[in-house]
Amino acid sequence: MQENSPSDPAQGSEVRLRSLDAYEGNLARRTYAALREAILTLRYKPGEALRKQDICATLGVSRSPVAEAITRLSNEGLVDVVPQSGTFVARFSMEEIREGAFLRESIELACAELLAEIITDEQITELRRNLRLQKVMVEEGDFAEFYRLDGEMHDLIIGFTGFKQLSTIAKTGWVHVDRARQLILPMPGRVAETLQEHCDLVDAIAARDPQAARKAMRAHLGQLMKSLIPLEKTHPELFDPS
Amino acid sequence: MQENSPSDPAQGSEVRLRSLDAYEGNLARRTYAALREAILTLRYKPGEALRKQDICATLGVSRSPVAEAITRLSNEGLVDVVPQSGTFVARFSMEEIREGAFLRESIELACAELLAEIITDEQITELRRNLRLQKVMVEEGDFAEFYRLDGEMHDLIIGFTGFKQLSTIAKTGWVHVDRARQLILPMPGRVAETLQEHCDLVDAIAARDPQAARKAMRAHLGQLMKSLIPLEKTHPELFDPS
DNA sequence: GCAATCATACTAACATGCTAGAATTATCGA
DNA sequence: TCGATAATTCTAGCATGTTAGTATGATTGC
Repeated sequence: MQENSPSDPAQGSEVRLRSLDAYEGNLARRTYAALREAILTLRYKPGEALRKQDICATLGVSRSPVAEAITRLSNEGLVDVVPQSGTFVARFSMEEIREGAFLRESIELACAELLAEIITDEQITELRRNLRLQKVMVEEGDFAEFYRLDGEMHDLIIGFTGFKQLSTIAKTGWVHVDRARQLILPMPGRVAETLQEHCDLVDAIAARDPQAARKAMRAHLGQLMKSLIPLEKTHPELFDPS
Repeated sequence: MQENSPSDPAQGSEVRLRSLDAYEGNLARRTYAALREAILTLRYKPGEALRKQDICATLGVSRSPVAEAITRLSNEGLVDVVPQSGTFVARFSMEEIREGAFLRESIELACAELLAEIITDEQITELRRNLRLQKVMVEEGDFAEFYRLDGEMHDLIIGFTGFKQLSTIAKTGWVHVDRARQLILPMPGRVAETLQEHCDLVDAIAARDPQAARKAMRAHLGQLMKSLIPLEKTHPELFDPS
């Protein structure tokens, strides 16, 4: 398995982890962030072994922060730690993806419902501003920025409730969905549909109609889940044997 | 602040942490469990400093597992770590309690709604069995066991959806509520009401009526939240200055 | 007596040494 | 040639040394 030249044995891992300066916090937190990003963007493949030594060398830190980072990733279910053996990037599990989607749906349904009752005009303006930007990105074909705005909109909706930790928890439950979403190629038609769903959702919230907001949010998240189901057949090697 | 006799300086902490044999997993995980239990049961008071050395000595482990445990507690928001200074048991925050309650309500509403559609007869039987035991405990005045059964019932409801991690996440969000609940003295009248709410909830699920299940769950959790609000005034010293 | 400064005693964070156990490879026996 | 066994080389987990920064208490100057 000697894939790299002897003079540059770490070549494979160097390109996968961003420098720690890109993140903030103590070393352990930054290491965690760097590893998490690499796993979520599939630069580390599901099932792959995580070599601590390489990570230490690449990031230029000792084993302590790396160990702590891996413990946190393990708690999130992004890596599987086998005692006295090794650490592996978790494979996809449709069960976990469904579960993450259910959690996120639970939270966002509740938020949308609540928000339809308490949202301020300024907050509606901010949502509509985000929507206009989304529209521009769809027209320009900038899918990456569209997805960023997509995430931002969901964050706004959760954040407008006034709860500060909720977004973090929602994201934690969402990690498996986020990772799986990397496998879906952005299809222009689907993106336009997604934009329409976002518009419907914001309209329902702006109309201060809790039930309509719930319905729109459920429809929106349901569509995403629908697009994830086929992955288990198209990429079986990335999934848990189940 | 020399509260203990010089010959037994660790007396105060020894009684607060259970032996690690009571838990399972590696040392770090067991240390985490022991500390978490002590904090949730208020054996460690909000605002109190957590002395790693004492913990190490009491549990008979080195600083590594203790440090990892504290990191996890910090992620949950049960302790506040001040870099290069100290670690303190987090004070209560009504904001966090509200947030935890909202999260739990979001999840359990969704579970109750889903369960009303997919629950099996065997699962209904198990819920009713739990209810009968609750009734006995109310009659016998065994409040501790009643609360245990209460928690078990909520776990059952979440678990019956088939999602395996959801209960853990719900509990994590619930920690602040759980800790605050320790301050509420069990009032016979309130316990009977709680039991009735549980009955209504199970009835609605057994009747396979999603909307009624949602309503019953919301009413139940709303009652608990109502009983927590006054704590900020009755125990101001345990709360965040806000 | 009181405020400002300095020394001391803490802490978290990080680096690194060590050990037991698992997996893999190499060696040996038939 | 093939299977079993032994040695090597991995790993996670734990213990501990080190460092930089904070808080506290003593000391000094006024």
